[in-house]
Amino acid sequence: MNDFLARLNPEQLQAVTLPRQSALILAGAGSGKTRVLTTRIAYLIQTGEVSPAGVLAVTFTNKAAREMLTRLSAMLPINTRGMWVGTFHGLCNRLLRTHHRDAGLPQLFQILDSGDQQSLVKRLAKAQGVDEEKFPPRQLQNFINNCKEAGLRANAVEAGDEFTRRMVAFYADYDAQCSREGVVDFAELLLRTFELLSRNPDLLAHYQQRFRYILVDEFQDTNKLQYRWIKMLAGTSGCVFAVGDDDQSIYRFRGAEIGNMNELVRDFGITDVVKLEQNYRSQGHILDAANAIIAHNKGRLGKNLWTAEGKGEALRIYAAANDDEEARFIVDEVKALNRDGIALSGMALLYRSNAQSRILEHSLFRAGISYRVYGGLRFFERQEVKHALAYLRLAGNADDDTAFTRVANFPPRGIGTRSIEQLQEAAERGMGSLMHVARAGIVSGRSGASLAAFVAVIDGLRQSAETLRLPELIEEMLERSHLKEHYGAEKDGQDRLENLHELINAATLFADEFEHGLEPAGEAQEDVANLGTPQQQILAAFLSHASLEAGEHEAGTGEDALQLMTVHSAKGLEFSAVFISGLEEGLFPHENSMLEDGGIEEERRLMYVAITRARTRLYVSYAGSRMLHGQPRYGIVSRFVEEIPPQLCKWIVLPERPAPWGRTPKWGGTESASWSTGGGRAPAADPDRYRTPKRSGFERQRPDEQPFAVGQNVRHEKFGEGVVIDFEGRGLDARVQVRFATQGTKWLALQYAKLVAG
DNA sequence: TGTACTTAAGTTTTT
DNA sequence: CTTAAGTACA
Repeated sequence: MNDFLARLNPEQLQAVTLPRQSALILAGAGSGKTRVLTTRIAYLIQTGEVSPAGVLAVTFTNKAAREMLTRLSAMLPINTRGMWVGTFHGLCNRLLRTHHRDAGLPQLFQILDSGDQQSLVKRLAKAQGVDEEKFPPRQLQNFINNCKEAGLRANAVEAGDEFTRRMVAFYADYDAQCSREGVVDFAELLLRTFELLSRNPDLLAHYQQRFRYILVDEFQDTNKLQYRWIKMLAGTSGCVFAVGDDDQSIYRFRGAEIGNMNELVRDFGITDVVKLEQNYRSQGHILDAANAIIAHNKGRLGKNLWTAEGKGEALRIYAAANDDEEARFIVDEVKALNRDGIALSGMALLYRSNAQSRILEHSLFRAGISYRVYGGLRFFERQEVKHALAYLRLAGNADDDTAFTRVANFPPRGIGTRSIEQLQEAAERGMGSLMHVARAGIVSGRSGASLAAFVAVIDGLRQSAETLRLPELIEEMLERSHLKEHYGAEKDGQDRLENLHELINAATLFADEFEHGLEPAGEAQEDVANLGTPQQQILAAFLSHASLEAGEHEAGTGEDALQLMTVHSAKGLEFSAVFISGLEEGLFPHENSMLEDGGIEEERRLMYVAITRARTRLYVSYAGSRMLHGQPRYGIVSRFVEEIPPQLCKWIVLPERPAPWGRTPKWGGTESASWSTGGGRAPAADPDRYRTPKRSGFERQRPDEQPFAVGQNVRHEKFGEGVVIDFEGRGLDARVQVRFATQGTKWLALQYAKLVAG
């Protein structure tokens, strides 16, 4: 029977077959974490220890949840649809839909994504006359989310100073506004569920009895609230099986607490932690590099990956003169690897921040290499799609002010800022929604008529929403709202129209699956079973789907394409060849992380994650200068490159190219070329092209290395010709003093001033 | 009121 | 370099 146990190694087997007790599995990268998790569930079900309905499995991403379900149905002849396997947010949504009354939410409450949340914060801040200089919306948003993720309502936050007090007051107003509108943000889904269960002992007892086994994926990424949530559901009799890797904790910025691992061990009396250290993914040199780098972190739970496979190839390190060179190098190498038989889809190009993808994309596009960017603008986040969704949201819940302000005057229909302001003032006085006061007809004249027309459109849609099938409802909405007409007339509106058609397609698919009870929509069926008409149910489910899963399943997966993504979104994936680009101080590790304590360690874990994505080939590159916001920035090699033991690496040396500022760079090209980019050879297959130069050639940039020397003639866009007479600082802080012919003497920050050698 | 233009500003990672 | 916000004008 248990043939799926046969393939496990001793540690994996131990974890899977643990007796009924809470456990922490410390699973290194590539050690078969998902396999252990799913096999554990299959094992428990097959041995009759628990029924499928008694399992609660939580992940962080929709992809991980889907993966788990797929593997489970391959292992067991059961219908996985009724199982509670999903993301924290998805499962909370499910609970809140089922118990919306107890949770104090309207039937068709809607979910704000972070964009929606930010516009609500902005709108509210403006209405209250909050000083945007002192309280940037972004900061207010973060404050609110941080509080919620710590499980704190506004009345529970300790405000020591006036500044915090103001933020807390805003937090309270924000929450009040959300409940008036009947919307919840991401963090609210969790907090609200937590409160729902802690306030209803009967309900809690019901779920505690139901979920005999709780399994948590990526446990190191749980925040305080999620941990309390797990602990509460487990109760005194529950059994938690947590799988995680402290070395891969990279989400502290959104509240993840590595400390939860120790908490778990303490709270649940876990005596021994099972460690999975055998790696089935990467070859030896790659693993050695990962181990060496992560060893610089302190306070680790301790783990060393090993592989039964050979050492494999050395890491390739490339020091480019600038970002263009770096991109060109990657393009050449990708081509060569592809000629050698590695599929493009088996290669990944990783970067620290999304901004870096543009130049890489540019080079790839020019070279005719097909590529796919993950995590860019997702389908449901495109503006035309958001506009369309806003109409649908209003059709489901007219009190959704965020949706109202988004489309009241889009397409333009003569409702100006003044009218909206009037509505907002009235809404604030009467504590009603914008739609509510709009109906009252307080705006007079031409604008009033426009507003009435808008209200009529929404009312019409609301009626249609009761009976029409989702795709037809969207068709009608596109007509009545004039969105179709508007984008049809816009000069580059064709793409947008196509996306709107795509939305109809998505809706058709979703509605079909929902009606036939198929995955993934079928899973949501239970969530909304006690609401409104069948068509309203589908609408609500579709809108949740759009917020919670903003288009992960994007098309194009069938095509063979190079995979571009941030290191964060690469977590959990693996590739034959991996390129990690932009290994410069300030970029990776990111400068913002250097201020926070523990920031560098988190960046190092990020690097660890990046390295362990690779199976056989790993490239690490950095650039001496990089265009950022249209200005060159001069970088020095990342400490992480220097933490890789030199014997694991080969440095790639390319011919010299002229530097953009007209002087010989100290970057790359200090030795003669061992190959030429123009050469017709397949470089990746040619061992001669790699040299291992003396380390000294790649030391960090020295403080006296400035792009401009004293005495040099320069030109500034506004100030004209001048001569450099002094400089101070380096890197991002570098400033030069320039005496201009006509404008006197000025200090200029190199980071900002457009200074050209002249 | 809406549009077309200018200017300023900002840029980590995401369910 | 892109995007957002602000201003002038029709």
